Amino acid sequence: MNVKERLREFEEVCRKDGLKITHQRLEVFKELVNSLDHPSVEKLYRRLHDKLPTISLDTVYRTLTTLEEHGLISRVQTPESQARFEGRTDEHHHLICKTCGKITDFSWSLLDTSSLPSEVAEWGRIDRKNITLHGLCRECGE
Amino acid sequence: MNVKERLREFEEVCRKDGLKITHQRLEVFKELVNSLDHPSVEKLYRRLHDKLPTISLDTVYRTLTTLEEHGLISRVQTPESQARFEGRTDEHHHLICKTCGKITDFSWSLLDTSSLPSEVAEWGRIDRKNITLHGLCRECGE
DNA sequence: TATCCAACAAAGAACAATTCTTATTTACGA
DNA sequence: TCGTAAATAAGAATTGTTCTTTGTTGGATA
Repeated sequence: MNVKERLREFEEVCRKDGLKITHQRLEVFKELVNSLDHPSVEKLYRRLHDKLPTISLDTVYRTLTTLEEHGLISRVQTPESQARFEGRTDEHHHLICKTCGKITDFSWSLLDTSSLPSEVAEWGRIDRKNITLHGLCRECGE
Repeated sequence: MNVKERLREFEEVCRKDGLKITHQRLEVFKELVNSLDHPSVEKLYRRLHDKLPTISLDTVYRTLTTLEEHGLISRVQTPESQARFEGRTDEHHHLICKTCGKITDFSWSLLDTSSLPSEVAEWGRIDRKNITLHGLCRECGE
């Protein structure tokens, strides 16, 4: 899905779920969709300052939470204390470098297509099947 | 590995890494190894109070961090703001219920044994291959 | 078993990330 | 265009965690 399609999706979800399409919401969404580095809230806030000098950090937090709740963006699980987000919502996985902290997307079709262990099926219903692998990236050595 | 073996491992690592085997350290380790519910620091602190009425919360935090750094315990990745720990360090995965927050261990041999996508091999070296699946457990309803 | 130093308790301050409060503004359906 | 509920900005408050300091304890080594 390209950016234009994502924006149409954004408007559609907002209309359907009764969310007002405010300037701030739209810009936060666009900025995140165009960010490929899984930014933290603080980082996104700094980037947005150019276009929206009066936007508050709280609004960025609130907006990201709202967009996540409505399935328009995703929260990435990291060992850091800061939350990190991404514009993608399709099935994919993450590599996190323990040294530089950089997050890289990857696909693993074998995993996406194979069924979960019966143990899991008995446990309940799974919503998300995101995998995070931790290690050391090439740039950070060995 | 049973509890007795874990205690031997604890002593060995402490000796090797120059960590003193203090009463507090030993009790924190034992309490966590015997806890199967991936407790938070606060929860572990409360449990330890019975045996060690004077232990401080700060010591529990410090000790858990130390034990994790030396590979004796693990930190569990959750969407909550509180850190949660577990005594196990062998390869296994987690199910987290979005309603009750309960964390359940599970195994997935397919994942443990199948080789990673080439994309990942090019990225760098993988240390941990832990999966966290989010969903709704049976007790919390359909 | 004497000695030394890492580890500890206590109590508070500091800290970082996030959320709440309040007053004001804005989107959007009537 | 108007009224209203939703969303916002600004800053205060909260939460979880770490740090600082001071005085104490108790493991480990010799």
